[in-house]
Amino acid sequence: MTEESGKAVRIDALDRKILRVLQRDSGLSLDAIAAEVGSSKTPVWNRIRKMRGASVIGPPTVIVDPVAMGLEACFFVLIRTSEHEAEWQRKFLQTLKDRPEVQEAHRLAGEIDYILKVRVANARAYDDFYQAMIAEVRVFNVTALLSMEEIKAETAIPV
Amino acid sequence: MTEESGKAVRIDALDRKILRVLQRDSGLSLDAIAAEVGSSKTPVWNRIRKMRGASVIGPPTVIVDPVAMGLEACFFVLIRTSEHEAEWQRKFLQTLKDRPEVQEAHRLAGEIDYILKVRVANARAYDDFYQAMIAEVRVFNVTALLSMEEIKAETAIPV
DNA sequence: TTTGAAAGTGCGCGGAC
DNA sequence: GTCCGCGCACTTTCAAA
Repeated sequence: MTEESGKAVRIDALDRKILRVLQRDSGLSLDAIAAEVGSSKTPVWNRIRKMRGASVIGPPTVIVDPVAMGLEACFFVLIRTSEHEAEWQRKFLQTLKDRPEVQEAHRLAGEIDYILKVRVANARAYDDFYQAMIAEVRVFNVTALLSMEEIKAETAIPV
Repeated sequence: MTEESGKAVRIDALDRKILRVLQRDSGLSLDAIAAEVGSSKTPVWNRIRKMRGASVIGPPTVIVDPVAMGLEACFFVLIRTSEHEAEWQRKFLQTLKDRPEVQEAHRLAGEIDYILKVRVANARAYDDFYQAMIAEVRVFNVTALLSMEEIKAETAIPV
């Protein structure tokens, strides 16, 4: 039988060290990781499997430079709505999930209901997105904040 | 001699296919990737090396579930400042880069000068961060938006 | 540019401690 | 639980087309 999945797991200090290394570079060999965290191959490998099974970590991935791919504009979109019915929300969430230019979407506490992070080629492409969105769902107020400079973009979390 | 690094590169349709696969799972074997994009081992490998050399893609990494690590609170912080001297900005940017709880930081166009995405254990931990930040640099106005629900969190960009 | 094959490396899994 | 060592699969290279 394989690993229990989705189970909560205890993460100890060694697990955290391993996660720090993996977040920096998941392409390192088990030996290299083991040396860095002061352990050895098998325990490191078992712990990585354990954390994968518990979905503490996802599959390895690579971060692609958006600018190199021509996505030079980044907007943060603040949304207020007057509609709070379940059906409206379901449709709105589906719209967000279907649109690949929406990199992040959060439902907020307070005056502003939602915030989105949207990555597009240029201002024109953002407007296309905006028009498509308001055509699908009714929103009360939308404010777009244009990023002039990406000061920091960290996928790693402090563990 | 090894690859030219930092050079701008032409990204064609096959490169894009490879990037899509790598963003989903960079742990696949070259054979598996090649099969999926309809090519074969060596060309795929050469293109990956080319894109790594040009920094189109970074090192492989792993996304860690913040909640599993006890980071259950996420804030978007909108900052307005009255200070725009170079020295103030240098210090402010350094503060942001030094703080691991700051996952993203952008300088904005318009009324709001900066937006941060901050991940912490709880509201108390956010206040610690907030107090530490305003102790270091003078800011005019700070609004914190608390995320109630992470609807979407995508590291992959549409290529 | 792609194909195919050859060699070296590292993974993933046995076992013993 | 951690350490050792083997077999196999994989990456990475280098010919040739």
